[in-house]
Amino acid sequence: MQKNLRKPTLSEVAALAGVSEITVSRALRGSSMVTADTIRKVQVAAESLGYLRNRLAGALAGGPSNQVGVILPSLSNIVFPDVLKGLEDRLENAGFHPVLGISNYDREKEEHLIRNLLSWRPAGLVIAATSMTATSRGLLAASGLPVVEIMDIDTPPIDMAVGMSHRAAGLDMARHLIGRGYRHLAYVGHDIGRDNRAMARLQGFRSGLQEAGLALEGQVVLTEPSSVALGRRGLAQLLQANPKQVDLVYFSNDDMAVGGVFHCMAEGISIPGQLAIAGFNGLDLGQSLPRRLTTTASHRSRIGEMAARVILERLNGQETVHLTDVGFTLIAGETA
Amino acid sequence: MQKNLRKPTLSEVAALAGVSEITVSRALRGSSMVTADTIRKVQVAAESLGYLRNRLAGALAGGPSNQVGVILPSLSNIVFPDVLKGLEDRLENAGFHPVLGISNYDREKEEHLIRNLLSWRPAGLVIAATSMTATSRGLLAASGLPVVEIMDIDTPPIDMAVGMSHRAAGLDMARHLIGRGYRHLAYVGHDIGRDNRAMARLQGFRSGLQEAGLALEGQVVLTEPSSVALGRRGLAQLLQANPKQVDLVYFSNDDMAVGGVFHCMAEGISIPGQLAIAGFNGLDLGQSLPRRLTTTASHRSRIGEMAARVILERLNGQETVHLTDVGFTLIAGETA
DNA sequence: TCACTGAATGACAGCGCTGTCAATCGGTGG
DNA sequence: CCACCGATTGACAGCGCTGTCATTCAGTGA
Repeated sequence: MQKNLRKPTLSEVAALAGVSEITVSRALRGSSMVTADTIRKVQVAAESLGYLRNRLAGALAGGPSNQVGVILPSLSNIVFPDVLKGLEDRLENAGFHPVLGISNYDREKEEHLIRNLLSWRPAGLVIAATSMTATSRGLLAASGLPVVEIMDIDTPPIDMAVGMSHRAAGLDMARHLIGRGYRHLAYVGHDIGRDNRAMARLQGFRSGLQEAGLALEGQVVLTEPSSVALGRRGLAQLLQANPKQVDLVYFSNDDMAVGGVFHCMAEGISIPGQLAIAGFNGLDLGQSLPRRLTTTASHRSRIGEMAARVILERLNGQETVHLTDVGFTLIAGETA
Repeated sequence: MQKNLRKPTLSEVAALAGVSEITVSRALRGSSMVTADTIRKVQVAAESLGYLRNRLAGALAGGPSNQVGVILPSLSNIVFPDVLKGLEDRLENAGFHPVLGISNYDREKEEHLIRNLLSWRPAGLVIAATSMTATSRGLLAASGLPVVEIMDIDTPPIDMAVGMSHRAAGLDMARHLIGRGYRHLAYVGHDIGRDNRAMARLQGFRSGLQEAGLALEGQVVLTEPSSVALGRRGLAQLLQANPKQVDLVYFSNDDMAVGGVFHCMAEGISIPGQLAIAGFNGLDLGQSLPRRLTTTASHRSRIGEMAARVILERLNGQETVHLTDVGFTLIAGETA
């Protein structure tokens, strides 16, 4: 592994091909103003030297950047990887790359990431924001770049937003469950105070109960990040504190809900007879349970895809919509 | 969202602070050769202008890059996000960012990604490789950068490798199960021919059987990517073809195995009495089942962390080990 | 034949920053 | 008082590429 292998530059390729640097540049970028013959000559020269374009220099000289900053709060469950997958897929197709930062639901770290990513002069930024600091918002607004806030459309975006209303999803589920006859509802959640979207769902859920003259009859919100194990523990804790009266538990998401299902299996509690369970996300996992989980499908990879799409459109000079609602789909499963 | 907001440059900050550009550069990078007083002046000026360093120019001028290319085959299950999480965490701490590419287990796309990422002149590259093309290997070798191949240490790396032996993990599990008295073993796998590591585990598993004079009594390898639903379907298919005689099924991973468990639950097959089940990965999910899944814990985020570590060490000029085995841990659960 | 045109190519000047080496300056010991 | 020194600061060139304007040249109609 040598260190001193200086990469060949445009001018070396140009010399070998017997043309000027700029012609090489154009030929290699597929400009229409170069003869097919010249292009061939240049390609041969470039290949024989093992030339590799330096995008750093290109971007500095005013060429376009093909990097897109992406800030996500976590990678601990499959939700954000799903989003990232949709995003990467579309970006990659257009020759762009995501540059990643994980904020860990920390506003300060988020601000730090924004600053860092912007300093690479990316073509755009996608952020699944925590509640941003004023400085963060200022940086994004001042950047002049296409900025997409994803997941959430409950608050007005700085530039563009792609997501769904978590409030509406919670409300929708509450109505559905009440329609099914449940009257004694409780909630088990995770990551108290950090996952705003889970909070928004709970808020919507509560409004739904209120509409029907009901209220939550029990609630356990744990501090850890969501996981199957945590859901299992959360339900155990809930049932210990509120024995008997609860007939349905709404979980903050599917991982948690599956944990709840496992708890019931282990304790011999019949679902939905003795206790009904509902989640959120519509993960493969929940739909493969012996009884399909009742939940709300969020269209995660679609969010990523649409985020890529609006950025690319904007870079293309097209007018873009500022708010894209990808919606959600209630899955009436067999657990509630 | 204006387009024409030209970002302030070093020279503007320098003018305002009444010092030279280079002094601003040094002050902002925390060089030791600048007076505390000057640093303060510069910071005030920079802040008042809303100056944001341009790393593109810096890296081109010979400064260090803080980008690390990362190529993963997929984000469809939690395995690679776990790795990415460990990696991002350590990189971020050192001020580095991953630039992501997803190869989708496609050699050509992988080569394309390598070329693209290298053209941004990153500080290093991390790749969870498919079987690379010769050109890919050549590009990496010629890059002169720290290159870490992750997941796998079964084949000699171009530069450095961090991972575990999947062959050994399969072998280990086979021995464990045979020790527990199982004699009629079968396999259910995913993504035939694309997931080399799953194949290596199966190969190791087979050697283990051979040692004991046994052979697989059944095998279903599906073509789709792994998922809980696929595992459930795979087991159904296996049992239909090989009724009765099988007493244990080794699944290609935990997602698949959990699908198998769900199938048994739905069909009233008792675990491990009628049928035992084993997986691979040690996911939270499997460990939260009513009966803890028997599986092999892979240390995924540790792989990411170690990959970041060896890259950072190398960049630091330290000698680095070329092969890091993070090992694995057999989890003797309650399903086998 | 000649001015004219459009296609292909090239010269030039930076993009914004950092490494390298030179300059400055207040103090220090002889 | 002077050569000398370490600590700061600065001048300069150039990283490798691309946008912007020339320039060249073969073909065209008058």
